[in-house]
Amino acid sequence: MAETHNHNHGECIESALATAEALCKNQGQKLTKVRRRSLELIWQSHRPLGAYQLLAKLAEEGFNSAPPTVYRALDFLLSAGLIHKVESMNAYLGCAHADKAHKGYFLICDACHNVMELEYQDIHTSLLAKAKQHGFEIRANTIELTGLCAACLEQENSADQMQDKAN
Amino acid sequence: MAETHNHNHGECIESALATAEALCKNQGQKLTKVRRRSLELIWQSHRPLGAYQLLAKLAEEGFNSAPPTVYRALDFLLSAGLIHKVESMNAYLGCAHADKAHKGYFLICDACHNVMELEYQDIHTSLLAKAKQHGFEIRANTIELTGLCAACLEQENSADQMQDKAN
DNA sequence: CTTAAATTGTTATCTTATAACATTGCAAAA
DNA sequence: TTTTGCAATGTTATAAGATAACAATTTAAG
Repeated sequence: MAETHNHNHGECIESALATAEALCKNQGQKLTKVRRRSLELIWQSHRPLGAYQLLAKLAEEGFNSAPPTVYRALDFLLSAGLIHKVESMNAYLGCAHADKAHKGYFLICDACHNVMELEYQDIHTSLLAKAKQHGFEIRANTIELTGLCAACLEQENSADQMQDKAN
Repeated sequence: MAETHNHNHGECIESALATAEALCKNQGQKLTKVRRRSLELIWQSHRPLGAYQLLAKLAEEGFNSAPPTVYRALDFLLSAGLIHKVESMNAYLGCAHADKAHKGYFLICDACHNVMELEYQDIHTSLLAKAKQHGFEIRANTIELTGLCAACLEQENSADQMQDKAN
């Protein structure tokens, strides 16, 4: 699973946490235990994690397990830009570019539910321009594209071939 | 409110309903009372309407008022392409181009909560291409841009001027 | 008319999220 | 060092969004 992304996931989590520490320190924000552990757990899942899934994991570890605990942590991480919310899934995902300003979008696989975050500065620019034509000033965005990732497409194709042979 | 959109809203609802009738007839789908009335109520609000807001309105009119009623109507209207779901608001909006195939995106005003649906075939094409570079095949999309609409921007600016004078 | 399928009714429950207020911890001013 | 104030957390309750499962009814086709 982790290797779907062609990287060492352990390193990726470590670096995300290091970035988070640095970022918070810089801004005088406190990355408390729950917040830090929440971020880590979200990264460990490496696919969007629901608030209540996260809550369950925290509870296992002896953290307080009432909803506000997790939503506060999520709110903090969201506003610090350390995670994103995937609106179409009501789930939360570690942000891969928390350190630099970025405009991103998500490719969400319907089959394996993995999510890829891509940058899209050029597309953002066109969207801004289009919006401006209508007098609209964009301040935030949600771009979520669903479909099939490379791995799942391949599986589907080979499944189709099996099907063809059977007929 | 309705006039924000620079059109006669009564006409706009009528034409949406006429389109819906025609579309359903064409496809052998039944636009039953609840479905028709739901569509009409969604259009009348002219901004995204939550499922339970819709349910309340239906209940007032003597329709059955259990959640499945409204979610069934919404499911029908969604799959017929007569409405869209705005994921970032958990709310539903009449589709202005139900008759033709289209890829659209939403401009959502943070202040007045009005939503504009725009077309974006060219942007969709770039997104498809970008996704393909990663072996990803897009099948559906959610593009929701939030910010301030022309009217609310103007208000904000005049408010700022008031502020400046006060200082 | 009858029957099969689609639609609606009904009850219960699940998931996601927030309100409101009490308590604790921690860091800066006195 | 104490105090004081604010940020963070604890706690209880509930709001808001959505679906499961099964029963009853309507509708259109045979």
